[in-house]
Amino acid sequence: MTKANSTLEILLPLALRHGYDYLPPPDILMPIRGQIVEVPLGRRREWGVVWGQGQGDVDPAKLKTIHAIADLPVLPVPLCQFIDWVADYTLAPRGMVLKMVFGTKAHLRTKKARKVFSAPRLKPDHITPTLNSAQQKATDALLALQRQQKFTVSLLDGVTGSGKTEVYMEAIAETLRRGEQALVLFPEIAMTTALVERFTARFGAKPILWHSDIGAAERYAAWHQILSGEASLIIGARSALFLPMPKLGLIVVDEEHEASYKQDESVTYHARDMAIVRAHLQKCQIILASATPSLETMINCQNGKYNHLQLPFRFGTATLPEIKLLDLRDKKMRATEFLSPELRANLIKTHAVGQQAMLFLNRRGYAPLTLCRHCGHRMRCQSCNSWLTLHQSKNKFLCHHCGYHEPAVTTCPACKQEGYMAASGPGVERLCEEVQSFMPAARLAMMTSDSMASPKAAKDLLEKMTAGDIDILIGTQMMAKGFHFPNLAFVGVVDADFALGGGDPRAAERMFQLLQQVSGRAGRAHIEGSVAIQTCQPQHKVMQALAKGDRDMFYAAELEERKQYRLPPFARLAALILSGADEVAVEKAARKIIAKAPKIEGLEILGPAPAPLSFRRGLHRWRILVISEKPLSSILQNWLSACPRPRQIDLHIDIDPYSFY
DNA sequence: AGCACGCCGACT
DNA sequence: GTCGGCGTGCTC
Repeated sequence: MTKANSTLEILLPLALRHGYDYLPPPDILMPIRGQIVEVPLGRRREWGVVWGQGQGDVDPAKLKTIHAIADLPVLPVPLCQFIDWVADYTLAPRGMVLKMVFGTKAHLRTKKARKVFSAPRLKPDHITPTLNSAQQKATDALLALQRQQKFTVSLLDGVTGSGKTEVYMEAIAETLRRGEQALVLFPEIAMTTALVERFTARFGAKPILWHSDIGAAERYAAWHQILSGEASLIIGARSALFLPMPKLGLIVVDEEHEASYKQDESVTYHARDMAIVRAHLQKCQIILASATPSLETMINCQNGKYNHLQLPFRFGTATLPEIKLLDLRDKKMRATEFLSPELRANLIKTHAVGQQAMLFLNRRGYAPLTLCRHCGHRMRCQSCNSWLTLHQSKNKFLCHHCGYHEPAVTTCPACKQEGYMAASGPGVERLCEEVQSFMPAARLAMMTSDSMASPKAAKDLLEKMTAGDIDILIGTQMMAKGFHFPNLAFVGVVDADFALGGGDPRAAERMFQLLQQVSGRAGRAHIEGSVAIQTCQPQHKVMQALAKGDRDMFYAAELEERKQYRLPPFARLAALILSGADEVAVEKAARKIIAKAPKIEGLEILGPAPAPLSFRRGLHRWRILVISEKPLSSILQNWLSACPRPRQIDLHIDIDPYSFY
């Protein structure tokens, strides 16, 4: 008979809700919680973490003994609590969250050969920055909070170019002085050489970088430096939030409003929200920075939960651009043209005085739809219910939802008629063509995820733009990200209506943030900037707030609407997505779940219905939306555990969904 | 995540 | 006859 408490629960980095029970190693000291150990599993060995006492309900004959204790520091207690918290909140198996902490098995495998790495020491006072009065005031507030050594949330709210980075760098400096670790999260970090250089210049040595493009050797070294506490400053994408930082003293989430902080695959978590939880468990300060804060963050400032620190002015002499709305409804434009006479005139004028312009359209490729004017056939994806986008630069039709592509054709695949295939709607490639038609001498370049795919291509493009070798940059939201082009005077938004009116409760907010960010590209140095926005809905609150430069007006109106319709941040959402190859089976599984829905006051269930993208990557998808006043995790846990479903049907639980495809 | 087990098609 | 495809299920 095994005593219930003589075993240890070992959490393994596998898709398991709980750890497995193991006997402690015979002749070694009893391992403690957070200790990394190697255990036998089946006929292999696996690294895991001591999670606590064993359950004690396992057949003693099955019990195996811990094989070895890793020669590594113990995972910090607040990190173990964080793993539990994230798993409970997202309904992900605990083991999958641990897997994110481990990063890759390679970090643990080569235990004997593990080299000793030493991280360069960062100097908190390498340079003494010059701050303006608003920056100094915000810095003083952050430093005062940082010295309290407790959980506090601050929003660093400042327009593009107001110098937020310099301010939070001072909070980082204070963290370094105390010998603690600072973590800075960015939404996209792949092309941030300029950013790393700023940190290196400020602290006299390179910070640790953490994102998906980091090579195995560098990643391995970084992980061990972080766990040993040697690495003091970590700059990373959302996955860096799960790094084992034993001396974590500060978290910064830059561009906190960015939707790319939400992970939709595997464990679905929002890195900004989880960062706040980690700071809470760690009892440390967290700083959110943005020029266009999320509504969630704004309401927490309004009700006093967060410290609201504002940087109202642009650094130096730069001013904010004037924004003008161009009502597309009174323009008589051809179906093959997308730039109104006013927008064209603006481009020509800007070019004539030797300044740069930018055209923003959130559509990659040449045209979002190609159809046959003879038989009406439309080019569509075989694995998704979506149109194929024509990419002229690649001479291909591409599906933007899966990897599917096929060669571009001029003969209709359905009726075999030649010369009837017609592009419908604009893409950035088509805009290039249009601009070139009336400005043949202008030098154009495209900036999209396609043209920024390789770091070298991205660097070349940015250098050309900064050097003035490009007159007009035409691109997608890729352009909205904090690039600084000193000679950029005019920004044209080709279609500001693209996302409004869908089923996404955050569509207006996202649109406002995106257009504000795009607009912020104009007039960043000594040039006065201007912005023109083409829209069919000039009365929409997003457009009105942009034109008036009145951010508060937008937030107030949007908050009122969210409150009225019980949407976030006034209610909690969860999306249950069922998918499978057999459409009938998917629907059946969805209806089974609905049949077992709990009756709880304040809990609203919408659906089941085919998901907005009801067929994707060869799988049929049905969706159930859950809206609740109370936290959803435990409700869903109880509800769904009573809903068995066939193996062929996948259930994806998305807590706080941001994607409504 | 591995790794075995198991139940059907084509090969030394 | 058996080699091997990958669906299904288990690992304390």
